[in-house]
Amino acid sequence: MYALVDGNNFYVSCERVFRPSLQGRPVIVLSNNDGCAIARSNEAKALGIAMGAPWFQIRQTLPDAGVVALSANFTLYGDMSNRMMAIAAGLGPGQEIYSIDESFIDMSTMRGDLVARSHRVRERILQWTGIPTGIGIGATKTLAKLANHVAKTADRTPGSYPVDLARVCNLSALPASDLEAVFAATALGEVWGIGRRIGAQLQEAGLKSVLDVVRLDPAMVRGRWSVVLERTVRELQGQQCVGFEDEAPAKKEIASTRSFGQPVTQLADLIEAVSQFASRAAEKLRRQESRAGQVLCFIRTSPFRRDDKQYSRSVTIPLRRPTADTAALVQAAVHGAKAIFKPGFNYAKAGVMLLDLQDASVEQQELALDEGPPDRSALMETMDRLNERYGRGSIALASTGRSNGQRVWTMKQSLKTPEYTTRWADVPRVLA
DNA sequence: TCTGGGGTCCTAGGACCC
DNA sequence: TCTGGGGTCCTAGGACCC
Repeated sequence: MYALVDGNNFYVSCERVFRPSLQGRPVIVLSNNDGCAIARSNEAKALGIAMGAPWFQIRQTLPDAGVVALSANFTLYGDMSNRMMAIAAGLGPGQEIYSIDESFIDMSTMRGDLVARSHRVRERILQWTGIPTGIGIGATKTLAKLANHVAKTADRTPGSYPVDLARVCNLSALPASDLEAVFAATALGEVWGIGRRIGAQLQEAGLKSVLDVVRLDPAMVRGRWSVVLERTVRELQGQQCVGFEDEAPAKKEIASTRSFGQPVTQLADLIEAVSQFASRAAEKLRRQESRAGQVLCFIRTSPFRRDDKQYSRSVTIPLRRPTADTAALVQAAVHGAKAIFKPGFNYAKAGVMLLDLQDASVEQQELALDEGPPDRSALMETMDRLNERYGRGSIALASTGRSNGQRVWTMKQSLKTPEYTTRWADVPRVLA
């Protein structure tokens, strides 16, 4: 038995905690570069603003709707997430943090009224953080996800589901006939694991609701579609196929990529950006105590600028030895950027990915035929500590270009709110 | 006329998630 | 003018082995 605790319109809810005047208004949070909508309040959804809709188009089509757009403030969301997760953990003995606003709680050993307990935890999250949540309970993670969808939809849209399923919904407590009614009232695209492509294929085969999917024969699904979809069907039927992970497993690849605030044409600027991305990725790499065996660097133009000549290339650089040294990783990434750069293009995006990750505690011994690389692990640790203490970027490699004046490649964030909970200068003041 | 059987590893691409 | 970032898993096909 699992519960899924999920923040409603999470980024928007975080912003509303500190700006109550945004309650009841259509609010959206924009991706980096203020590009497209990545979170929408219920009011914004009601206006028909789609997930991923470009902000400049929303502005054109809805000039008078009073839509409030905000630049993404991930520092704030991350901090609010930590607070929410800490309280949600009180719901049961095990917690798997699945994303910034979702965690699964293992309730398999719990007795008593799970719904009443969930309502209490939900109220506590709301009171202590200001974030409204929905809680779904089911026999498998896929069913808990579905229950969560029911809980949120019933809360937001009266008449969509029975009112007593709003906010907290336990599917495994429903009589069979009620469960079938819920399945029949839910579009199959709402199921965790059924995306656009597979959803369209299922509809083409004549299926419409979750109930149609639940009734499929898993063996047939495996033959006609895939083992992945088979697992989803089995999970919907109550058979656990997706494991519960208390502890987050180490990442197998780590990326840092960005779109630029304006087109970049010069190699020198690209080198700055790639140095910055490699440095950031290296920080993440050291935090999980891994080393990278390969570095991938890519650059590309914007496919949306139809009139521009297009170019997109990546290169993977194998490293002589796996490393977590920022200088070595930046060097490899810059080497790659130089190799694939071609003049005469408007570059819109670049990125660095660290691949072939391995645990730092495991080291392949070799014959000492050369001196080996200098050990700068103490320097890296000091760098990380300084940046943690005094803020990201306090100390950095010179090739990231900070002393060089203007970075032309940095992103646009013209609508950003303060870091209310993580910067002393930004802490809100309460006037008596 | 007629060309085996069984296996591993790697990569690219597709699909999904938030 | 203006379109995000960061992941995972699975499969097919090629290269290679004996």
